[in-house]
Amino acid sequence: MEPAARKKRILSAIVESYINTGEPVGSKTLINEAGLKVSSATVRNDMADLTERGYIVQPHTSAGRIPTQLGYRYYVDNALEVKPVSESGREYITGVLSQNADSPEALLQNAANLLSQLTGCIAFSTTPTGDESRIRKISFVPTGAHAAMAVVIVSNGIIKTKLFRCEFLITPEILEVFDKALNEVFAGVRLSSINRPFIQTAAAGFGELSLLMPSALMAVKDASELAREVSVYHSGLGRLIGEARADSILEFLQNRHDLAATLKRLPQGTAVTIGKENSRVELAYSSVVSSRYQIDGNPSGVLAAIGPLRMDYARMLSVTDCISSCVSGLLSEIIEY
Amino acid sequence: MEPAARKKRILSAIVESYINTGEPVGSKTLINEAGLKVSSATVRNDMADLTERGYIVQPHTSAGRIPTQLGYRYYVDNALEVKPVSESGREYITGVLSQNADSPEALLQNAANLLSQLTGCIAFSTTPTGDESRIRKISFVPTGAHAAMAVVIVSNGIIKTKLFRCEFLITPEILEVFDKALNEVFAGVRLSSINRPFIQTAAAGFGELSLLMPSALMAVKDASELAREVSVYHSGLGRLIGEARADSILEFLQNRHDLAATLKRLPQGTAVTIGKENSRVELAYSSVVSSRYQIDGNPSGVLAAIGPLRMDYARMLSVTDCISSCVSGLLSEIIEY
DNA sequence: TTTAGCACTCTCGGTGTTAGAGTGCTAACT
DNA sequence: AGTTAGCACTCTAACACCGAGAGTGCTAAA
Repeated sequence: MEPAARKKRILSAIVESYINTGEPVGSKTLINEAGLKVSSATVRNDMADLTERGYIVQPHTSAGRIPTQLGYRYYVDNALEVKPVSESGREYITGVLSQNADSPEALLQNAANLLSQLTGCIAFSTTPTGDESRIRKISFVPTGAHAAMAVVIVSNGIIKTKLFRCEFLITPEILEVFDKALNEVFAGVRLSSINRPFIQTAAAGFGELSLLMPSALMAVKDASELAREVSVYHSGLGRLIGEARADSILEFLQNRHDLAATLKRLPQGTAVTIGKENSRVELAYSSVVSSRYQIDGNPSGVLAAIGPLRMDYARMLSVTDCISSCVSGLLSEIIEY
Repeated sequence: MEPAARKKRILSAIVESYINTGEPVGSKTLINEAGLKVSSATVRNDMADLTERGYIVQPHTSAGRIPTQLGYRYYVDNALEVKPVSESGREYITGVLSQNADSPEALLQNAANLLSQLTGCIAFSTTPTGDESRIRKISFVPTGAHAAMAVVIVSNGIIKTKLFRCEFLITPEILEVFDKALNEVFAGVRLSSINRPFIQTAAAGFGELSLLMPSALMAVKDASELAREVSVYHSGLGRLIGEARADSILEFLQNRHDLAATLKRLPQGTAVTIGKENSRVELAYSSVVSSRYQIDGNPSGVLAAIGPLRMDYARMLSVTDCISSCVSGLLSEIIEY
C-alpha cells in the first residue's frame, strides 16, 4: 500500500477506534485493529506526520493519539459511509410521529423527543419558518363579555391565537364585523410584510369602523408576529447528567434568542457541524448534527442533535435524516387538509 | 442568659453565619459575630450538645459546624423573621407581571421568569388546577376544507384548542350544529366529571346527528383533558452552571409527569420544604420555597423556587409570597372579563 | 456552671516514588 | 527511499508521606 493511502487509513482507524472506545489510540493497538501489514514503528512515523498536519493530537506525551476537530472533519467528509435507516426503522419512526400529530407544534415537539431518544443526545426542533408564509384566514371567538380571541391561520400550518379586550360589549355582530374587515386586509398577505406601515395603512382604511377596530387589529398583528417567530423545542436535557459539557450546553440554552438565531443559521439538508465550526463558543466542544425539513419542497425549520465530538456520526446522520424526511412528509399532510 | 436560651441563640447564629459565608462556623468566630458574653469553651460545650441533638454537624473533625436539615428547619420555624416586600418592590413586581398578561399561561410563565430572576434560583410555576373548574363555552373555528379547531373556554381562565378532521366538508352550518349540540352537553360541566361514561352518554344522545359528531366530540374531550392537566413552566436552568446539584436537578426535571405530581403535592400558602422533607430524592440536597396562588379565594396552582439548602430563607419567602399574591390578583382580573 | 489549657485529629497543599504506556530517534536492513 | 528493531526517554496516575493550621474534646481548676 502506498504511504499516502496508508496514512488515510490510519487516520480513519484512529477516529473509529477512538469513537468506539474513548481511549487514546497507540501504534500497537492500531496494528491489531486496522489489520495493517506494517510494523508499529512505521505506524508511528505516519502518526507523527498526521500530528504535524493537525489531524490528531496526544493528550499527553506518553499517551496514544486522539482526533482533532480537523481529524473528525476528514473522517466525516471522506471516510464515513452513512447507511440509510432500515425500512422497519423508518416505519417505526413514522408511526411514532403520526401519533398526536395534528398540529405542526405537536409534531415538532414529538420529533425532538424522538430524536433525543434515538440518538441519546440533546435534541432540538424549530417550528416551520414563517417569513414566506401567508395568512390564510382570521377568525374570532368570544371568550367573555368584553374579551375575545383572534385566531390566525397561516399557510405553513401554524395557527396562533391572541386574546384581547374591548371597552364595549362583544356581540356576534361585532365579531362578524371584525371577521369581515380584518380578513379583507390580511388574507393572503405575507407574514414578512406585516410591519408598522402596513398596520397603519390598515387602520386608516377602516373609516367609520375605526373606533371599534384597534384592539382586534393589534391582536391580529401580535398573533401574526408570533406566527412569524419560530418556536424552539428541546428534549433530553437529562442526558447532561454527569457530562463535562453540561455547563456550556446550559449556557447555550440560557438565551432563547441566541438559540433561535443559531438554529436558523444551520445549513440546508443534513449536515454535521464540528466543535469550533459552530457559530457559538459554547458549542466549541460539541458536534451538531442537523437537518432541515421541507414544506412543499422548500427548506423550512430544522431538527438538530447536540452531542460530544466523540459520537457515532454515521448513526447520528442517518437517524436525523430519516426523522427529518418523515417530518417533511407528515407536515404536508397536515397542511393539505 | 440561661443555657437553653443561649443554645438557641448559638444555633441561629451558626445558621445565619453559614448562610452568609458558606464557611463552617467555629466556636471562636461565633463569639465574635453573635456577641456572646461567654468563653469559647462554653460555646464548644453547647455546640457539642447541639451536635448530639442533630441540629449541626462537622464536615470533618477539625472543621467548624454547619447546620443539618434539622438545624435549618429549627431556624425557619423559630428564628426567622420574614419582612414583607417593600411597597415599591411590590409595585415593581405587579408592573412586570401585568405586561403581556392576557392569558393565565403567559402570566404564569412570566411569574416563573420573575421568580427566578429575583431569587437567583430555578423557578417553577403551574397553570391553575382544573379539576374543580367548569366549562364555560365551546366554539369552533374552521381551519380548512376538512379540518376545524375546537376552542374550550374554562372558568379558571384557561383556553385550550384542539384540531380535528372530518371526512365531510366543513361548512358554517355544520359548525353551527357542533356549537349548539356540544355547548348543550358541556357548558357548565366540571372538568373532573368529563370521563369515558360521560362521553358515551353524550354520544348516545346525539340521535340523528351521531354520524357527524364523533370527531368534534373527541376534540372537545381532548381539549378538556388538556385543560384539566396543569402545565409546568420553569425558568433559570442556567443557574445550574457550575452547581454541584446540577445533576440531581436535571434528573428531577427529566420526567415531566413526576415533576407535575411533586408540585401538586406542595402545601397551601407559602412554605419551605427542606432537603429530605421533599417527596423526591433528587431534591434531598435542595430546598423548595413554594406558594400556592389563589383563584376566587381558592388555592390553585403553585409557584416554587428550588435552591441549595444554604439560601437566604427570609428573602426567598418574602419574594415568593409577594409574587404569588400578585399572581392571584392578576388572575382574577383576567377571568373577570 | 464556666473556663483555661492542652493534646488530639483531620484537611490541605506540596513532594517523592514507582509502574506502565507510548513515544521519537538511530542505525541497520530490503 | 522506505521499513524495521531496539532502546532511551518522557509523562501520567496512583500512592504514601509530611508539616502547617484549624478546631475540637477533655480535664482540672475556679
